[in-house]
Amino acid sequence: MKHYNPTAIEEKYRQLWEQELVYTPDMSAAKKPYYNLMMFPYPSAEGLHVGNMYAFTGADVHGRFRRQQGFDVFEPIGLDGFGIHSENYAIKVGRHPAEQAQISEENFYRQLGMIGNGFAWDHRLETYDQEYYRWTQWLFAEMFRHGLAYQAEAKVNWCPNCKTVLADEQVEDGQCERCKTEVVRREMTSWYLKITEYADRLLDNIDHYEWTDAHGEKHVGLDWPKKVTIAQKNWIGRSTGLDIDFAVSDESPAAGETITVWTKFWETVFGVTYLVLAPEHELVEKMTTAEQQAVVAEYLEKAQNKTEQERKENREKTGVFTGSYVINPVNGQKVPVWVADYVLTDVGTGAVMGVPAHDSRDFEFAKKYDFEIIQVVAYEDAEINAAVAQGERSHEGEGSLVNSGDFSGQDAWGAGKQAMKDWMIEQGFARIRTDYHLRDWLISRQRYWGPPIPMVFSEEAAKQGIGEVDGIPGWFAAENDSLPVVLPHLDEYKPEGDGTSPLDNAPEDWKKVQINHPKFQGEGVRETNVSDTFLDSAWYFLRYPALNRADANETPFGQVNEDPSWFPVDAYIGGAEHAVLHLLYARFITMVLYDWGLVPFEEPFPFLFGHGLIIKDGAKMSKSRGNVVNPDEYIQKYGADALRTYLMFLGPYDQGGDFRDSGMHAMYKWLARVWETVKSVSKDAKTDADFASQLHQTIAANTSEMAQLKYNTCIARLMELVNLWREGKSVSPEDAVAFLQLLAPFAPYMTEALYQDMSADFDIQTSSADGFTSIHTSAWPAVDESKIQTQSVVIAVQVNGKLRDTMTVPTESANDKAWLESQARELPLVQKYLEEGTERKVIVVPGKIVNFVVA
RNA sequence: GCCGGGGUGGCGGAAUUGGUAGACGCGCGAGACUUAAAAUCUCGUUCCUUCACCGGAGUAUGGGUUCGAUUCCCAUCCUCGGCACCA
Repeated sequence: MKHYNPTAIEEKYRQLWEQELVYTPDMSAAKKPYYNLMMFPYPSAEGLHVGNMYAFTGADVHGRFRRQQGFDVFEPIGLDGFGIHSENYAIKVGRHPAEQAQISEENFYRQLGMIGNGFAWDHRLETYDQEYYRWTQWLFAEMFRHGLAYQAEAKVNWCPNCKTVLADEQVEDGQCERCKTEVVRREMTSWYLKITEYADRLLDNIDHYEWTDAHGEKHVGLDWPKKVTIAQKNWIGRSTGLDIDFAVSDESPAAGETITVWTKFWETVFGVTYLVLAPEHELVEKMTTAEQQAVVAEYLEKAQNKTEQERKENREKTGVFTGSYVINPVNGQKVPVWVADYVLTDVGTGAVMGVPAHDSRDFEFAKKYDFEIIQVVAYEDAEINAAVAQGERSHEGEGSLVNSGDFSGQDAWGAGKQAMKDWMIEQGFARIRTDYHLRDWLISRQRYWGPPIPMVFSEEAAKQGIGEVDGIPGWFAAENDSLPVVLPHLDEYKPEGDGTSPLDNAPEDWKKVQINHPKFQGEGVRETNVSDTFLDSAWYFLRYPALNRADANETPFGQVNEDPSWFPVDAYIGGAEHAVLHLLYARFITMVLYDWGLVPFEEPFPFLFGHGLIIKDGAKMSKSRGNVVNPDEYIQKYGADALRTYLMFLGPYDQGGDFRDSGMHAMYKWLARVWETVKSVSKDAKTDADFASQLHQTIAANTSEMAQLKYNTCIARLMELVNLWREGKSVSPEDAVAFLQLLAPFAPYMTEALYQDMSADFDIQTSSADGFTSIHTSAWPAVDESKIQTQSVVIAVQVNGKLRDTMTVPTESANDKAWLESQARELPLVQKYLEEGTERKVIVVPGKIVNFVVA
């Protein structure tokens, strides 16, 4: 083919690659297995958008680079097609989710085929496939049997639009992560997974996990983007404080009870002038005196009806007096107990000690309701100290204790804090306790399109106090051989919004089950909630290698404990928006499986790369803005290679960038130019020395930067090389091939076509036995140091640090300081300055610069 | 409020451990080819001054360290992202 014609070559090589199994590693005999994984898409729209393509291309470029480096790269793809996003889309277009899934599946795979990724096509999975979700259900059942799944009635986040409950992680800014609807609090019974039991390990592994990468290099701590690890650390939110007991005073109706507060700032305990309980605190009712009954009841009612939004918007603190008092254990002071909704049940103990002098919220509350303000830390800054002393402001900071009994005079954050802690613990009214922000994972969804939670409930067994797991009467998990619990086809699948589940309308023969457990035999009814989509995706990477194995139906995972092992995932590439969702859940599930002895590693993704976001014309892509880029159009017009290369060029891969049609078009032109240039190579050509030099410098630089996924500069360097080439340099077919090999990860189709043509024209390639060797399995070029020209070096000549001239010197002289100085001195542009001023000093950096310091 | 990225030409973005700022690309300008346009090719393109050379300024702002700072330190401003009444 004479001219670059992407349409023709892309179709041809897509078929040939598939036929020749170029991207299908031998799963059971690979010598250097490399699991290159990208976050699988959820089909919740017409098709892939350019953001997906950006993610997948960058991941694929990495896989191709590793493949050329000799690794057996396994790059699977699938669809996260179960779940609320796909269901909502189906509702929107008015199709049944199962029907829409088939349509989406076909379309997504068609598009995924076009983008030129080296996918292992025979290892596809879809989370709604029964062969997949039977194992999702198995996982839930096993978690139940191991005491890691439980049911509880609690205030939960309810999305009125999606008509289901959500996990804490799926609430952003008080809004539903999917549909941005205001979330409301609602009391419901739901299933939870005990992720909190793993809080410490999830946190500690981030910095301390020991692992070895595919190159045999040892690492301590996850190799993850910093922002993602910080987000996880904050989300887990471990902090150590003190539980301090305040006894309820004798006059109170709750006399004899104790209220425990949790605080990190126990050194201010002598400054406590009141206590506040969260409205949901268990002792609120008991603490309320007869006179305060009406006021408190009204307040609780109001607090309960506040939405998240109202709580956010109206930050002014309100509260009411319970009528009761408690005794401050450190000094015997009697302090009033109030109820206020600025205290949250989920944090600490749901009860807070009020220290208005040293906490801004307490200060605000104290000013409003006129509590005493006692300074217990004195500050060096006189102005601040005076203001705090006069009750004009609060302050938190290092200082010395005052008004604090025997501790007065000591450091507030040093020895004094330590001593006070020891004393309180010794006295028996305080204990060290670690508090976490992380809550258990709420997994129930009152929706249709998901795996039914594989649980069966028997009223009869519950009455008798019998359950499969002690302490959870009435509940039995589906036996392994009865899985999957198939999601029945329902014509009426839409959520009701009243807290019931669409599966409540399933046929009786689906709902009624015979329980056949050693502990209990009899009738039961199925749980009708389905599980959260994020459970589907929390383990999918473990399933890919198992597909196509003879034992795929007997075991959820493949080659976890076998040789070669494809685990853990060598490179995981995806968006950072999953920091506290998918990436946390997947770690949790993997740790659980590790504890059960089913996988030999605790961390699924030791290396994670977070790609940036593609925007269009300076703004985030959205339908309402009308700036959504559909990759299909561009592939049709310019070919997948041009789109891929352009996407990788428009900015650093971890930062994303701005998509522009003009840049897209320019990249197409560049590839066409590359085509012409490579085609112009003649058989007997020898490579000019300066081109060879730059080629090998490019190989060296790109080998290092490809490994760091710095794609934009790699492409820039290839452009420079082509620019030099087009100045009329002579290039040998072998060196032209080396160039193509460097470009191959970005433009797989075009480089393959040129490589095959050159192979035929010049016979420069050793054919494999079956007659086809792809450029993508050819070796990444090696650097030949001897080709890099080092005869001369350019030395910068400065006067007072300002560049005045440069000189080209032979390399062997570049380290001769005295010679460099004398040469520089001869330069007319330098002499001018030397004559004008007084020379003070000369700095010579061998091989770099000569700098004259002149007064 | 706290934590984390960032602020470099008209634009997207380059610059090993402090050592020639602006690679590469877009856009723009001029030219070649063409009856003309498109496409393609060539040259130029940080700003100011200049016919040109030379020169001056310049990496958000102000200061500091240094022979030399986009890079290190201090302060300030702006911006994007995460978390947030976390006791």
